[in-house]
Amino acid sequence: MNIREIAKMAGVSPAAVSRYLNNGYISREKSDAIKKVIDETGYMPSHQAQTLRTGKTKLIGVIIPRINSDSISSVVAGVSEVLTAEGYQLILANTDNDADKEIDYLETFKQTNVDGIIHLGTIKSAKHKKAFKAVTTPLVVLGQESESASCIFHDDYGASFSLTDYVLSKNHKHIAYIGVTEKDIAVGYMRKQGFLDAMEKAGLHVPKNMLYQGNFRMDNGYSNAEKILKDHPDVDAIICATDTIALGAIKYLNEHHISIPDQVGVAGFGDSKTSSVLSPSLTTVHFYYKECGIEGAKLLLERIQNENSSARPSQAIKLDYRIIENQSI
Amino acid sequence: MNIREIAKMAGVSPAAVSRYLNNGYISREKSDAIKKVIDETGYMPSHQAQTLRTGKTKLIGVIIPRINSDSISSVVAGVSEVLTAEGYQLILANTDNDADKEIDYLETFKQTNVDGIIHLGTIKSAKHKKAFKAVTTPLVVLGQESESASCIFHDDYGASFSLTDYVLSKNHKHIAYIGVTEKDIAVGYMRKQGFLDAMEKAGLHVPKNMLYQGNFRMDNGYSNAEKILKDHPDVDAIICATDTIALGAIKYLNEHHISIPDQVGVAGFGDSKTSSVLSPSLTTVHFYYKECGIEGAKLLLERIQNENSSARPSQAIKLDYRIIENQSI
DNA sequence: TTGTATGCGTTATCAG
DNA sequence: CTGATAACGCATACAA
Repeated sequence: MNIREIAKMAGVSPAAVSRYLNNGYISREKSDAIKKVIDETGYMPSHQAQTLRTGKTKLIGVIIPRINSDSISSVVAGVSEVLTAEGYQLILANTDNDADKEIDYLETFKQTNVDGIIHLGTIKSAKHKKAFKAVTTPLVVLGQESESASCIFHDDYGASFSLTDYVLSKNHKHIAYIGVTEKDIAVGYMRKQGFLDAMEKAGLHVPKNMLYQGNFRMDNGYSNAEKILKDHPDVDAIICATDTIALGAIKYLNEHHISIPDQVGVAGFGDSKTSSVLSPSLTTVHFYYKECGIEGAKLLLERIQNENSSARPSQAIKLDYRIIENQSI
Repeated sequence: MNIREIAKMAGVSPAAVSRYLNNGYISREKSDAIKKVIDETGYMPSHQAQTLRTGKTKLIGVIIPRINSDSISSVVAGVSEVLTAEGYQLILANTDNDADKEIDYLETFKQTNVDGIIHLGTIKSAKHKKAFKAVTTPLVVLGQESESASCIFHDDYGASFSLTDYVLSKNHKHIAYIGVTEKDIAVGYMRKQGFLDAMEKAGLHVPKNMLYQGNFRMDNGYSNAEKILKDHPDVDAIICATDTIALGAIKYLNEHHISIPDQVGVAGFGDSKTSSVLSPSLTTVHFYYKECGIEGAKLLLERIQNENSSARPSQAIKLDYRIIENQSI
């Protein structure tokens, strides 16, 4: 069933049908005839042919480091909400934390000719910067500051600084930190730096051996909590770069009957669903993940629509945060 | 940069380049010349034109009720793993638990001409059955038994029966149940029925007012736990249709200093990441979500490749489960 | 307002 | 093995 058959059935030209479907530059009479035929046949124009002709795919590529994460799925939910309402479809590219795959997907998207790309940023290597700079498709980076593209990110540094301040105010002084690779600027570097600077400001020196590091999973928190308690029996709080890591630390503490927060306090980042369920509930930081997705999608739409405008100053938007004062500190 | 330019530069015909890219039915000499030009120019054939010509989009539509869920994202991770390895891309369609949107997306996918559809099933209305029966695209249903399509699902009934048996064996006798709508056959009906039958077998009658119901979120568990304790002060265990619901119940119990499992035991389904972190850890059921995604994707691939074979007996595969005996019971 | 004709970039057919 | 050519289904410039 194609546009020509419809045209024949309605007694008009294919161009008329096309116009009916698009601009609507057509007389009432023919319009009615076409409508009737389309209703009867259930005809739908071939997306593929439209795409070849117009160069627009109505497809948006979304690159994410993993799918199974509270924060990431919230961002994607926000993105999805805005873009599907505008008739776009999302192609999900899951890199499984393999940074090289990001570049592969970028290539794939170039070929698929997506109309825009949303990139949930993680690490930034030189290779990445180069690859992303070479992209001509409208691109918005989420969760990381980027100088080469429009981006929306969280105030990771400020959040970490405030959270540390809060922990200190609750009379924890020997604080260990479990982070992730600093190649992840937002989660790895900024959160660690906020912690260090807040400690510094309080006149507390943090020795290097109070800083631990690992992956994004629970076992990072679990195994490093074990190390921390072995290395530093006097530790009275652990700040973890994510709630998931904090969950691992809590698991270790629970299993070894170390009471939270009396013996050791724990704090995380992300305000995951779970944090409020735990007993004691987890002190954490709320970031506006869904809003990040929503705003990112709007920004992308704007860039797609003004693609012709040669002047394209990329925007950078920093989102706020909120400390969730629960019982684990 | 298109195939004709490449052909001209390599001194061959467009057809030769096309063959080079596909069957490779070409002489060594020309092949080398073409390879050289392609390497130099970085030419990539237009996916859109290929798609128009061949009718294959290399796109798979994935319909899910929500993205922000442990179990669903695990299934999608499995699907993604298999299909991206085969050069397919996933279009994610998030219905936000709006069953009508499933039908809309089905329509959209028809238009986008996806090569296959994965449907994480939820409820089955007559309208749904009709819509899904009318689909000619290869389709695999995951998480629900389906008579009209190939499907992979979990043994929800058996799991619930076993779990209830286990709870009973731990000397809980006054057990309340918090479920979800029975329109969701797998999670709503089967799990409830397994519970009821196991109770029956133990000679315990379950009065209707021990059966509660709500949505898929934590607040269902929270508010119904409250009701349960008001209505039935003698209750000594609550079985919840999902871990998320169980988390809500636990939250209520913790907040009201009702000890788990001494006063009230709690059990869930899904073996979510969180379940092992809680203290006491949550007794639950492990389902093979990722495996479900992997097997589902393989099944879909098979159906896509044998699309011509007129005989297409749809398969139904029931997956196993495993009771996770933790401390909350 | 309408219809004709052309081309988007590729692949399949068919004759060499 | 190779190349010319005709589709795939649509949207648009242009002529009417």
